[in-house]
Amino acid sequence: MIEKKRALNFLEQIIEEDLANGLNPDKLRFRFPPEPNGYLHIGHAASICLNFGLGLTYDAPVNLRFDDTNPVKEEQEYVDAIKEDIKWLGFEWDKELYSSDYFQQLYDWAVLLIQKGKAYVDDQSSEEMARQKGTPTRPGENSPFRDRSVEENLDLFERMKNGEFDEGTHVLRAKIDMASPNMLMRDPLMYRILKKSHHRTGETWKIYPMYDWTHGESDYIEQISHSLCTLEFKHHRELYDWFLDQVYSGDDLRPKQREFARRNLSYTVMSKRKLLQLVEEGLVAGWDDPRMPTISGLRRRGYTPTSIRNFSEAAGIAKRDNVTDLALLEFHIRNELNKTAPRVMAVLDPVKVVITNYPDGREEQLLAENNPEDPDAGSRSIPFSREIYIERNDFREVANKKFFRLKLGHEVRLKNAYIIKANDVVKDESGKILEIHCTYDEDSKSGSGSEASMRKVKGTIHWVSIAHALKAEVRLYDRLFTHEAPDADKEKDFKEYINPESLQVIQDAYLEPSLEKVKPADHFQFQRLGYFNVDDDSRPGALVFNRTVALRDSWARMEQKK
RNA sequence: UGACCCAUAGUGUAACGGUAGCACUCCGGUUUUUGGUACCGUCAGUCAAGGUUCGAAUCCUUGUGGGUCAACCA
Repeated sequence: MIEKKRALNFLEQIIEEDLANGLNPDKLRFRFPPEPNGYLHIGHAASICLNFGLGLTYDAPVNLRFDDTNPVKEEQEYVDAIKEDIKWLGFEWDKELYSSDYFQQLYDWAVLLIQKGKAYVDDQSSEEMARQKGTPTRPGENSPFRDRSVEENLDLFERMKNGEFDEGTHVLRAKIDMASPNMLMRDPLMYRILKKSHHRTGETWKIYPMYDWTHGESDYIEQISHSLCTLEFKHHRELYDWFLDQVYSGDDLRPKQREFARRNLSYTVMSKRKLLQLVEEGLVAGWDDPRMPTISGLRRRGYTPTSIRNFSEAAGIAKRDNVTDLALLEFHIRNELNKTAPRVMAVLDPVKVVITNYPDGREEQLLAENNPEDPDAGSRSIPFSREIYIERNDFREVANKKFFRLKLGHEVRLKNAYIIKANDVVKDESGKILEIHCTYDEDSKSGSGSEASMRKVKGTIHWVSIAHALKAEVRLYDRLFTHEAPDADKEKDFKEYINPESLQVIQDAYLEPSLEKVKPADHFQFQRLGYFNVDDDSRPGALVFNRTVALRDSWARMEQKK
């Protein structure tokens, strides 16, 4: 049992209760059961963190079980991607298992059910069966095949298995209760004929078990103590238990299904179908587009495993529908990167500054701290010269006292360098500023200890030396949707809320030269701008950066309020 | 015209019959060679009405609101 150092979520409370009622802690076992038909997203991450987190908390094994009962939709590619994502999140599964491993056992048990008169073969079409099923408010009626003899059922089921019938001609159904208020109990399908090649069992099987028949029995085979799934499976629990009743021996562990609310995130969609739509319609570049809420998208965007795990922990787990604020995820990545990401200088929207009293041709190396939050991060040198770039929006010809940046006749500190004063601007015919002419205070060099270097100047801005700068591509990402719950409105298509400015590509950003040898997935803070990581598309000499998340920006907020 | 689930600051979650707390967001301030970080502070909540009880966010009833269920998907 866990000592009460933090509040337990309701699932942990259930486990504690089971333990208190005599469940042997060694019997605790969990599982994460994805269907390999798509990529994992942040919602899955919540489930992964929950199940593997319980494993860690209780020192219990957690199986990775691929729920691969539908060969029509499942592929090895997804199996591989899912495994990679879980490993990347930093979790280790006990056993890698597949529902398809249990096809024979499931078949044998189905035969048992037939023998007990609890299952029958139905020859009707799906339409006919749907008609007989009734509605939530009206009971269903029995199938004309419901009372077939055991012998006939056995024979037909075996022939289904042998591939003697076409798809759609026969199914095996559990004989439960066509009048049950729970639609799932109205003689649910256990098997359908599918003459498709399975990614693991190949052509061996012509019939495939349905989810409900498979899931609980798989939990039972694996002796999963707590089978945790999302709320929409609540109604399945009755059937889960019914199927278990048919095979439960009475003297081993009986799995227990419990349900929790899936994790939703604001400003995105989470359904596989909708994510697939975004990919297929080319609205994003792929499953790992940095705007996607997929694990692979978040990874490419620059999110770290720790930030995602901390987010999951902070968001918690409960039974009510929710839309968690994207700001919470952003908080956790900033929080981590603030401590770990080296600071560098990059200018994304350059304007040229000429320091007129700095000798032409001279250059010097200045010392820059790599991370003020990490004393062990050390320092590096950066080149300074007469001509530099600064951000265009860090200069105004005239501005009020609130503008802590460069303006005509006023001083500003160049980060890690000198204090400069703007004297003049050069413009083109249209009035666009081409150059800002400044003078520098030679005695104000950062870290020199001189009186001038200690002067308090209100603003400090970043810069790069033009002669030494690396040119790079920078991709600025923003939320994919403008609405916090894009799929909440049933009248509107979620794609209407796509943010047209979710990606802005800057072809000619300028970086300090220390970044020459960066590798994909390296993280940096571009000072005063945000956290950026090196994209997979990046090559030596053709660097590509993604903005993971911007820094908090109280200046931008002030400006916006005006 | 059913069954089941859910309802606590803007958001997400605690409190398990005994002082409604935490985090994020927002807002204000201090420090700062990042308008970042750190630190301090403010605002803000038990869906409603009854009932049980010395005492109710918690238990009961009713109502209201939201969600789920009628795939040979999982």
